[in-house]
Amino acid sequence: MTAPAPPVTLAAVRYKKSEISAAQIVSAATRVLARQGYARTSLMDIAVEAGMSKGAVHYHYPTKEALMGKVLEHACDQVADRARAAWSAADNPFESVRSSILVLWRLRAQRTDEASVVADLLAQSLHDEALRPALANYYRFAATQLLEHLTVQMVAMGLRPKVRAELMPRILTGLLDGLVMQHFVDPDALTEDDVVQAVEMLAMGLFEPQK
Amino acid sequence: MTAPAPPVTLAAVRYKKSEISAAQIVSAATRVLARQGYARTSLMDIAVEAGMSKGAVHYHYPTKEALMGKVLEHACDQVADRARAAWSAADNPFESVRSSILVLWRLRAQRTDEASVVADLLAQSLHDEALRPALANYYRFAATQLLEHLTVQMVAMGLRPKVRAELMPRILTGLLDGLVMQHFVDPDALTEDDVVQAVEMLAMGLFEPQK
Amino acid sequence: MTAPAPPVTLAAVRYKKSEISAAQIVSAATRVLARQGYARTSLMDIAVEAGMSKGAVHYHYPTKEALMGKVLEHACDQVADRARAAWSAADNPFESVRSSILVLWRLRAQRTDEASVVADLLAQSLHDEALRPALANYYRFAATQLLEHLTVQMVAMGLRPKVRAELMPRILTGLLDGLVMQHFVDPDALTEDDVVQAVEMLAMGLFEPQK
Amino acid sequence: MTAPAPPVTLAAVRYKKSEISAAQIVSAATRVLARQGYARTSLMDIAVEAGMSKGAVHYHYPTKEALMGKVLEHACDQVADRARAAWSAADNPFESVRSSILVLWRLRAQRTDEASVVADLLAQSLHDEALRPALANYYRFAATQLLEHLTVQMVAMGLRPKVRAELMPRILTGLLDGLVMQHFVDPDALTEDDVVQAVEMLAMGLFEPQK
DNA sequence: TATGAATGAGCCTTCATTCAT
DNA sequence: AATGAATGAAGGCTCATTCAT
Repeated sequence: MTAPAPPVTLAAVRYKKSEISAAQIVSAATRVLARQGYARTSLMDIAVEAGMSKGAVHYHYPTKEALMGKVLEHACDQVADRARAAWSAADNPFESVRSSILVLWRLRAQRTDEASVVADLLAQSLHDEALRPALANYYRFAATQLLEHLTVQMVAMGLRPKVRAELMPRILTGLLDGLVMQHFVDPDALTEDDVVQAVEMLAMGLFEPQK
Repeated sequence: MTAPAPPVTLAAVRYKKSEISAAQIVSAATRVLARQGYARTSLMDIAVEAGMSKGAVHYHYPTKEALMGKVLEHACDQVADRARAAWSAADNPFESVRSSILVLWRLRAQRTDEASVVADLLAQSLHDEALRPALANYYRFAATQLLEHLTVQMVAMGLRPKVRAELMPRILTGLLDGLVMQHFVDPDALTEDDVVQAVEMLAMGLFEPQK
Repeated sequence: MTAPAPPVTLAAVRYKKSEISAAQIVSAATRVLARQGYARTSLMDIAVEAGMSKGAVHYHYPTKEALMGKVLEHACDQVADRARAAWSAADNPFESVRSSILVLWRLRAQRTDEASVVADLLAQSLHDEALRPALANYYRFAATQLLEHLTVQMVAMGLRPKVRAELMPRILTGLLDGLVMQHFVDPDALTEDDVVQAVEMLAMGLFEPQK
Repeated sequence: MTAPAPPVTLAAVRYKKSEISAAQIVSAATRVLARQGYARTSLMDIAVEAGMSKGAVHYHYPTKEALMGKVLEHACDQVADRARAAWSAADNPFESVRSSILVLWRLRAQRTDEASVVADLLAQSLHDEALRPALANYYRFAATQLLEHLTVQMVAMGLRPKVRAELMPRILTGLLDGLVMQHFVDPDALTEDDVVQAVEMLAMGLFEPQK
């Protein structure tokens, strides 16, 4: 006769189940938030999308704010991850920069759920301090990442930055973020080519030939 | 012989009174909205700030949406007006461009009530189509204005644009808008000088010496 | 130079104007009430239908209740008037009774504005005592009228009533009123012929051959 | 061997609780509606009468309309049930018919809460289509029931109907409904005996001696 | 771990009424 | 005689949150 399965397993399973549910809620919340926006999203909407009861949502996240925090964090991570993939290696540095810019733009312009959520909660953060750290972190990370990759490419092109290093990616990110809002409100104002051209010019302006 | 007293009829007085009240409501709404954000602003808050009853607010603006529309319109106008003042004449075109950029930046970074409202409703517009036309109009106007003034200065500096004319102001505006969000979330990331430098570089990149 | 028009005239005009406006309001209220029902009718609706301001309605009728009272009174009068016309003379008493019943039925089934109002306010009167006198009066009048005309015809047919006189018209009216509600809720349940047949049978049952 | 205890699961208990609450709300609504009428009844009144919060009422019935629908349905059922009891067996068919008519009349004249509600919502149904099906159903049922019982008695009395079968109960119901309104508005106009006499005469008129 | 029931504060809106003009 | 402005009390409804189970 074999011994009964160790209780450790049960506990582990339960633990896992909880984690899975929590993740499902965050993912459901992301979808709903992207669809309806913060102001129009209720916990009920999220519970329904997650296929759970309202009570379950509160079990995992005690307040709406807490959930939103997690959602934002997760969305930032996702966007950052996807941005990281933009900088895949390429032989030609010119081509590499251009295609990377294009990817970064599309990441914003195509409005994935996560990008929408970041934009939406960014606005909320104007009046909800609790959301700001996650966003600051996001920008910081995006800057770092951009810095690492872009500098490498530019140096490979025989250029060196004219501004202090940390500033450069902030500027590029800012330009992309600013343009995407205009693009959304008035899609005819900017084509994809316009954006790439603009960012390239800015990038060029930020570097100068290496002595 | 003197002209007769202006015909201030009763109707005119009443009409004026209504207009004043309506304007007071918009101005109160702007203040509250800037302070609390769209999602946390109720018509009650606005009524209290305006020193009126909730009923009075609804008398002048039948729905919250209608009021928000007017508030946005008004805020856009205000911001545009203030931006117009940024381009005061100056002898030295270099100095003029630099100081204008500074004004445009401060207009955003100082977060006047109107600028806050525009930023907030811009995010709302992601999920509320009714708000978009006013914003599109705002951007269009801002672009036109920037175009007129900046081009004059740059040409005076012996430069000419490298991109199609309508695109240039969109890019500059986008950069400023994008940077201000980062500045807000993480004020230490960017100094005023950083921004001016960035915008100048972008501006320079967008022009080339005249043949 | 002729003397100015006597002020009596002006007063008369003004007086008349007031009366006309008051009547317009009642007539507008009747239309709106018939269309929307008591519970869904606001004074604003009535004012708009009457082409006046809300204030004007209150000028003529201090409260909503007061106006409803007048509306009910007027509607009752109108219905009674139309019912009176039902009893136009006819040579053949059999034919006369039948055609009169038909008219009385159609008066109800066709749902003129006035008939709708009476039905609607009748229900309101269950919880609003102020409305009852007008309705009691209406029924009393209808009974009297029916009594006068019907009895004449029946006697001409060599019949005399088996129940006390005042009761008979109450019964006939009751039957018609009751049937019309069923007809409204479920139009297929009763044809016009059904109704006429029913009322005739009832009428016959209420009379017996004169000795 | 005894059967096992019934599986009163937690879910079952909760489900039952919900059902009870829902029923309490309908019953409270019936009382309030009978007392105040549709137009003057708010969900707050109902919640207070039910000893619950407004939120609880909305939890069980999402809108006022939905609740009213259920209330009407329930009231119709109750009235129909009570009417069914009117036709208890009796040896003497004459006596049976008379006493049944009396019961049917009193059901209306005594204004039980349910009867009031049916009358009130009947009027509302003039302007609210959603209420009509329940009422049509009610009339249809009342007609069927009357038909079954009355015909039996009349045939036992050696009589047979002169009109098509489905029509007869409609006519009797209509008469009773119509008379009760007059009775309510002007109680002195009709005595109980008057009504019984009237209905009997009508009933007699609708039948003829069997060949 | 998860649910269903219930709460209560708050929201947008409607509306009869008042009042200065 | 009539109007437009303003009020304030409800009204129906939403929603984050609590809690027993």
